[in-house]
Order: sequence, then C-alpha cells, then structure tokens
Amino acid sequence: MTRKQAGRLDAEQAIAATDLEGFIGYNLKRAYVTVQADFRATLGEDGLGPRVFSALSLVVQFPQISQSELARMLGIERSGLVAIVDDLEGRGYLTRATVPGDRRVQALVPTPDGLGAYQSALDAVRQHEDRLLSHLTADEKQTLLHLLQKIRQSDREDKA
Amino acid sequence: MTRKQAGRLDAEQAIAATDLEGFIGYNLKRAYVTVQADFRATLGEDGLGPRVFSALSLVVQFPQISQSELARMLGIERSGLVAIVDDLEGRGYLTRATVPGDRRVQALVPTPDGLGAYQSALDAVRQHEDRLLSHLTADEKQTLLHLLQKIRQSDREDKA
DNA sequence: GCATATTGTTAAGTTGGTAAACGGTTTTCC
DNA sequence: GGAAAACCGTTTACCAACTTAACAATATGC
Repeated sequence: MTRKQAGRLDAEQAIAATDLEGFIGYNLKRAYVTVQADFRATLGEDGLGPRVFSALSLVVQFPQISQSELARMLGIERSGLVAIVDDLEGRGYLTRATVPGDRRVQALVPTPDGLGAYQSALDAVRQHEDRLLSHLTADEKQTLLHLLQKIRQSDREDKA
Repeated sequence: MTRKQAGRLDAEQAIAATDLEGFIGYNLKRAYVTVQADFRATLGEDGLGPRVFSALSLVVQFPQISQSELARMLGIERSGLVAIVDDLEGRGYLTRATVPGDRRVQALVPTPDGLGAYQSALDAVRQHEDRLLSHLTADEKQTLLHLLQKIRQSDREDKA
C-alpha cells in the first residue's frame, strides 16, 4: 500500500504541472462538479436541485414570468423547462396561471408555499457556498463572480 | 418585435440584480456551458470532445498510466473511463498494453498518431481559449485559474 | 492458503439536457 | 379580412456523461 500510495501522491502533485491545469475550461468543469456536489449534499435528498432552485428563484423574482422567458433566462430550451416547472408545480411551489390577453402563455406564479420554500432554500444555498468557499476571501469571491460573468458575456456577443 | 425585445432587454438587465447572479455555483455552470460549447465548435464535429481531450492529455503526459489512475486523476469512476479509452483506442491514439508485473492492469500508451493528434488538439484548444477569453487580461486569466483551483481544493479536504 | 482488495469491464439506471414536430393561438402584413 | 408567419407550451425521441452494482481475473496480506 505504501508503494502504491507514494505513486499516487507523486501523480497528484504532478497534476500541477500538467497542460490540463492551465486551461480555464478544465478547471471550470472540475470546480463546478465540486460545487454542485456540495449543493446537493447541503440541500439534501428531497431538497431542490440546482436547476430547480434557479428556476424557482427567477419565478419568485419575476412573478408571472412566462415559460419561454424563463427558459431564455436560464439558457435552456423551452422543452427542457417543462420538467422543471412540472417539478415545482408538483411540489406546490408555483401554479401555471392563464393570462388574460394571450391564451398561449401560462404565467408562472409562486404560491405562498413556494415563497416560503424559496427563502429557506436561499438560506441553505448561501450557507452551502459560505461553507464550501470559506477559503476564499470576500474579495476573491467578488473577483471570481466578476470574471465568470465576463466569460458569459463572450457568449452573448457571439450570438448578437 | 420592438416591444418584445424591449421586454427582453429589461429582463436581461434585471438579471444583474438577481439573487442567482450572486451565486458562484450558478455562474460557474453558465460559464462552463459557454466555454464547453465554444470548445466543441472550435474542435469541430469529429474533433475530440473535452473529456476525451483531457484523457488524452494525461495519457501523453503520463504514458503507461493505468485506467484506474487516470480515472482518479479525472475525478470520474473507472467504469466511466472505459468509453473514453475505447474512443481514443478506436481513433488509434493509444493502445492498451499489458504490464509485466501485474496482469490486471493495462497500461495506456499513446501511439505516434496519438502524440501528433494531441499536439494539434492542444494548439486548437489554446486557440479556442485565447479567442473566447480575449476580453480577459493575462492577469485575470491567471487569477481565475488560481481561484478555480482553490475551489477544487475544498473538495480534496472534505474527502481527506 | 484463504480472505480481501484491485483492475478492467459490462449492464442498467439517472441526470440534464437537445431537436423536431404538434396543436392552439396570436401577430404581421398586405 | 385573410393568409402566412411567428410564438407558446408540450410530447416524443434522442443524446451525452456520467453512476452504481455486479463480475471474472488477478494480486496481496497475514
């Protein structure tokens, strides 16, 4: 075991000198996997998953939002959003309400339960990030946020 | 169209003030989606995908690495690596070589073709990141890399 | 030598999506 | 006013990228 573990540690240290470690993309993915796993662990088995939480967040902050609009904000297809909204509706956190002027759209309206669940989840998610990222200073977190948003901007320019 | 687009832009700007935008996790995911899409677009239809590229990178830099070791370095399960190695073997970029001392392991050895393909892919990936991230200064990229690696560290500590 | 661990692999399931098509509805544009 | 186009939510079929559990073959610890 000692011999094997020595080899293991050598390899892990060598990672630092690897081509791979120099790429933003690779590090983004690895970091995301780490954060996502901790998110799920913190919110628990039956808690909201990251995408459902994100959707609920936007529904709470933009009540009466349409599904198309929500999908666009989340950067996914309309068809992909259906299951997410079904989930939230199934939990009783929102309703699909008909809109007076336009019978195509269904406005997503958070229920009182949904509002309460969102506040709890919001607290839990903040706690998860605070704990997981306790190694980073407030400045570092702010910088990271800013840089990540800058990357997303590259995307919007391409599409424009 | 103008009215609709005005609504669209309002909503997009409003995102900046959203709970969601304050979370590292959400921004990590969105940024990763952006980068990954550009990676694939740059390397083309039949080019290497990000995970296959990553695997090849480690095989080139650690020739004779075992599949278990490679899986551990990539942070995935052994079973999940099989398809990736199959892909690389199918392209003729590596061979599964038997190892003298231990008949369980199969050392992954890059072929000359694999070495060449890796160098080309490496150039392409560098070009992709340089182009996509041209808004970021060298300093910003370095900072981002450092912060992302710091997040991955949180993970290793948990497991230790 | 026997129990235990490890390696690569398969099989089946899960997650988180996309693309294409649909019926129902609205808007556009002449 | 009416046809063509666009838009909304949805279903269906698909895909990628995993995971878990089991397996046979092999190696190791005591």
